[in-house]
Amino acid sequence: MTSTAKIRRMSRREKAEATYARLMDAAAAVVGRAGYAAASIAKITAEAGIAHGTFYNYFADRQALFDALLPHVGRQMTDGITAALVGLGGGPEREIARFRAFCDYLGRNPGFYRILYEAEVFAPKAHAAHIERLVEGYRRALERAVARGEIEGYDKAELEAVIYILLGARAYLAMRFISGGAAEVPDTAISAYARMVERGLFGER
Amino acid sequence: MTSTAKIRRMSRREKAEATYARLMDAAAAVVGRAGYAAASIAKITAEAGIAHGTFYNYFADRQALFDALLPHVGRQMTDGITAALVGLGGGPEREIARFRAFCDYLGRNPGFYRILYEAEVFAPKAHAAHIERLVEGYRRALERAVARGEIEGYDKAELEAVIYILLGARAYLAMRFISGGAAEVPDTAISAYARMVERGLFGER
Amino acid sequence: MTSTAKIRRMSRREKAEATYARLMDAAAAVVGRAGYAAASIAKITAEAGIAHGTFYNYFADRQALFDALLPHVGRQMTDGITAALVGLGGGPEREIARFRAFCDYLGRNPGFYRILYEAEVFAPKAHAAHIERLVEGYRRALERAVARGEIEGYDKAELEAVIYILLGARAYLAMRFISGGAAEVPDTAISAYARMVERGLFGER
Amino acid sequence: MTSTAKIRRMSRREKAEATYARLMDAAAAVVGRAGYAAASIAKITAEAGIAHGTFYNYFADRQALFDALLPHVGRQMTDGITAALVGLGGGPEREIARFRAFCDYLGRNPGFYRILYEAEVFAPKAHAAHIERLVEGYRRALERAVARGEIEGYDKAELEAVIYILLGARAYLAMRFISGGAAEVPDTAISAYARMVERGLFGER
DNA sequence: GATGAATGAGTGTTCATTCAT
DNA sequence: CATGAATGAACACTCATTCAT
Repeated sequence: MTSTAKIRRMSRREKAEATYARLMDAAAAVVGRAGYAAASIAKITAEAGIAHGTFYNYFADRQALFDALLPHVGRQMTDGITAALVGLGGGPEREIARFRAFCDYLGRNPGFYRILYEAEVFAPKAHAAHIERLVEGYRRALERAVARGEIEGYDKAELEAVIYILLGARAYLAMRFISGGAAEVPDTAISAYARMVERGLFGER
Repeated sequence: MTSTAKIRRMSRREKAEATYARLMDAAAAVVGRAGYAAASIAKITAEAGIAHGTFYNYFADRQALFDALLPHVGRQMTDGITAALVGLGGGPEREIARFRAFCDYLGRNPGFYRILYEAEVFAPKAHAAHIERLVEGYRRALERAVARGEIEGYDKAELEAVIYILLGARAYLAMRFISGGAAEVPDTAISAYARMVERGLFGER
Repeated sequence: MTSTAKIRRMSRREKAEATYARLMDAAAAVVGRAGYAAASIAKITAEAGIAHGTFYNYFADRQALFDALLPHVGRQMTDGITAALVGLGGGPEREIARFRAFCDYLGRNPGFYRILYEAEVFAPKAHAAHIERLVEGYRRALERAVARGEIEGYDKAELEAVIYILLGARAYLAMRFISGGAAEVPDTAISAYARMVERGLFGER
Repeated sequence: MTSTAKIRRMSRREKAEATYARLMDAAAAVVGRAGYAAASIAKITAEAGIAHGTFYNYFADRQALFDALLPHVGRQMTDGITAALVGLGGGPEREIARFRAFCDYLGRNPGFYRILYEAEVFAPKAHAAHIERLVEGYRRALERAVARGEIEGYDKAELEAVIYILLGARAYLAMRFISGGAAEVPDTAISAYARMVERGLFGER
C-alpha cells in the first residue's frame, strides 16, 4: 500500500504498535508466571526480545506498565465472558453462565489469576478501576433483573453489596480451584454457586 | 521498678521470648502500615528497637518472618471472632454474627486487612494454611447445621464450595468498605450478606 | 506570508543554517537554565523544535556542541562590550567602563554566567580559547596604555598576570552579585573595582 | 588498652572512622583527577578498597559526599595557609604571603584546584559556604588593617567587593598557572599580585 | 537532510544477609 | 546472645548515539 509492491515492510507506526504489544504480552507472561514483585524490566524485555532501554520508550516507569497491564488483560477477560453470554436470556441462568465463563477463562489462561489479584497490591488504582468496571456491568444486569421482577427484597445499596459478594465468591472459588494450576473448577463448585444465586438472589426454591 | 529487689530480672528464655514478641508486633505494625514489599528488616528491627543483626537470631530469613506473621495475627483474629460468638445459638444468626464480628475486628485493627490479603502474594503457604484453618472451622459449623436440619440441598463437596463463597464474600465486602480506611461496614452490606445467607444457605424466605 | 509569491522558499543552505542557529540558541537557553550536565540532547532538540536524530547532522557528538557554544555566546558578549566602549578614550575610565559593560551584559542575559563559567568543567578547550581571546584583547589595550605612559611599573610578563587578576576580579564579583539571580552589580562593587584599577594599575592617587 | 595486650585491633568506632577517612581521601583523589562528573560511586569505592554498598553506610547519597568534600579539603587548605602566616606582621606583606601560601598549597596538592572550583557546579551550597568562610577571614584581616590605618579610601561595603576581587584574582592566577598541571606560579605573577595589592589597596607607591 | 525508535552501557541506590566484635 | 558495619547482587532508570525509514 505504501511503497514498492505486495511485500511491504511494516511502517514505523505499525512497528511501534507491534513492539508495544510484545511488551504487554511479555509483561502478562512474566507477571502471570512469577508475579509483579519478580517482574523486573530486565525479565520483561528479555521475554519480549527487545533492549532494556527500549522499555522506556513505551512506559514512563515500571509502575506505568503495571498500571496498564490489568486494563489490558482485564478487558480481554470481560470481552471473553461477554462473548460467552451472547444470546442468553436473563434470570439466574445468565449469572451462572457468567460464573462458568469466568472459570473457563481462568482455566484457559493460566497466569490471569495472578495478574488480576496481585494487582490489588502492585497496581491498586488499576485494580480499583477494574473492580469498578465489573461492578458497573453487574449493576446494570441486576437492575434489569429487578425491573423484570426476578429479584426481590434487595434495595439499591444492598444490591451493590450483593455484587461484591458475587465477585468475592468467584474470586475465592477460583483461588481454591484454579490458582494452584488446576485446569478446571469442579461441577460441585458450580452447582453450589448456582444454588446460592438461585435461592439467595433470585428467590427460587 | 524493675531492677531493685523482689522483682527479678528476666531469665534468658523470657528475654528471648520478649524479643521475639517485639519482633512480631513490629512486623505486624510495619506490614500493616506499608505492606510486605516495603517491610525491610531494617524498618522492622528499628520499630522493635533491636539491632539489625539480631533479627537473624530469631528467623532464618525474611521469608521465615513473613511465614510466621499471618499465623500469629490470624489466630488473634479468629480468637476475637470466636469470643464474640460465645453463647450464641446456631442458624443463620450465628453466621451473620460471625460476619459482623469479622467486620468489627478489621475496623478495630487497621492494618490487618493488608497483612491478611497481601499474604497470598508474599507468604502463600501461610495464606493457604490460614484459609485451610478457617475452612475447617466453617466445615464443622456447617456440618452441625446440616445435622440439625437447618441447611438442606448441599452435599459435602458443595459445602466446601459454599465456605469459599462465604470467605470470598466477606473478603470483598471488607475490601470495598474497610480497606480504604473507613472504620465501618455499613448496615446495608450486613443486611445484604444476611439475606444471602438466610435465603441461599439456610433456606429461609 | 511565506509561501505564495515573491517571497521564495529558503534554499537548502539557508535552511541548514537556520537549523544550526536554532540549535545553538536552544543550547544556550538550556545550558543557561539548567547547566551543561543537565543539557541532554533530548532537551536541546525539543527546545529547538527539531528531531532528536537531526542533531547529529550538525554536530559529531554532544561535546562538539559544548565546544561550539562558548565561542558562539562568548563572541556575542565581547561584541556587546566592545560596542559599549566605542568612542571612549583610554585611561582607567575605559577599563572601568568595560567592567560596567560586562556587568550590564550579564544582568541582561541571565544564563550567560553559567554557560561561561561551567565551560571550564564541561568544555575546557573552549574555555581556554575564550580566556585566551579575552587576554589578547586586554593585552593590546594595556600595551597601548603602557605606550601612552598611563601604566608604569609592570613588565610584559607581569602585565599578563594583571590581566588574569582583572578577569578573576570581574568573574568573582559577578558570581557574588549576579549569579544568584540578582539583576545588578551594586555601585559599591563598581567603585571598589574602579579604585583598585586606578590606584593599582594606573598609578592614580 | 581494651583487650588482650599491646597489639590491639581497632575498635569498631575506630574502624568506622578509618573507613570514613578512606572514603574521603578516595573521593578527593578521584574528583581531583577526573572531576565530580566522572566521580562515580563505583570509582570512589574501588579507590578506597571497600564494597560498593558500604558507601551508603557513610553517606545518604552521592550528593552528600560532594557536599562534605569541599569542607574537608577546604579546611585543610585554609589550615595550611594559616600555618604559613604564623608570626607574620600586617600590611601588604601579609596579604602577599597569603597569596604565595595559596599558590604553594595548590602546587603541592594537585587536584585541589578541581575540587575547589568545580564545586561551584556540583556542590553549590558547599561552595558558597566555603567562599563565605574565606570572606569572613579576609574581612577580619582587612578591617584590622583599616583600623591600623594601613588601608584608606574603602568603606565597609567596598571592602567586601575588594575581598571578592582578591579571591577572583588568586583563583584566575591559579587557573592560568597551576590548573594545567604546572607545579609553580612564576615570580612575575607574584610580583604583579603584590604590586596591585600594595598600590591598589594599601596605597603604597 | 529529517526522523524517532532502538540500543545497551552506565548510573545511583537498596537491602537481605553475614560475621567479627 | 546482641551488635551494626560490610558486602555485593540486583534493581530501576538515563541518555548519547545509531540507523532504517
